[in-house]
Amino acid sequence: MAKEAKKYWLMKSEPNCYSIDDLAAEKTKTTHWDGVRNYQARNFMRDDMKKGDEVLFYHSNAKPPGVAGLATISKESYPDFTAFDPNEMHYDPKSKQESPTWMMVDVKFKKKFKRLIPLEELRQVKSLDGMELLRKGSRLSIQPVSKKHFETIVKLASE
DNA sequence: GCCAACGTTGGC
DNA sequence: GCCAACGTTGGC
Repeated sequence: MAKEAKKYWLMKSEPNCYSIDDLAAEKTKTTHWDGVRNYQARNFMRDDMKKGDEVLFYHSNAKPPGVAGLATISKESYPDFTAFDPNEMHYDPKSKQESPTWMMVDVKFKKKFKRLIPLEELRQVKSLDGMELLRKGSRLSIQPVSKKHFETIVKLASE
C-alpha cells in the first residue's frame, strides 16, 4: 500500500474562544477539535484528515481575521464526546454513543507566525485565486487547501 | 421533495 | 451592530 500524500487544511477558530496561543499553551501542545456541527466539515475530518497532515490555523471573527500559524493533525477522527453531554454548549441529542453523528480530530501546535497574515492581504495575492477561504460567502470552518496555496501562505509568513 | 422561516457564521 | 450568504428545520 502506497503511503498517501500529505494533505493541507485550514481550520478556523475564534481567538476570543480558542486562539493559537491557547493551543501553544496546552501542556501537550495538543487539543481535540470539538464542537464542529457542520456535515461538510465533519466529513473532511472523518474521511480525509490523516495523521501528519498540515493545518493553517485561522483566526475568524477577529480584528483582523487571518492566518495565525501552523499545526498538524496528531490523531485521526474519533467521536466528539461533547455532543453527548447536555451541559456542553454543542450538545446534540441526535448524536448517540453507539452511532455518533459528530467527529473530531486532535490538532498539535507547530508554530505561530511572526505576524498574522490578514485575510485582506490574502485577497491581494494573485496566486491564491480560487482558494476556498477567499470565496465570497465562504463559511466552512474546515477546508482543504492546495499544496501550492499552503506554501504560498507559509512563504508570506516568513517574509 | 419543495421552500419559507429561522438560525448561524463571520466579514465589515 | 449590520447583514449577506449559507445550512437546517419543518409544514405541506
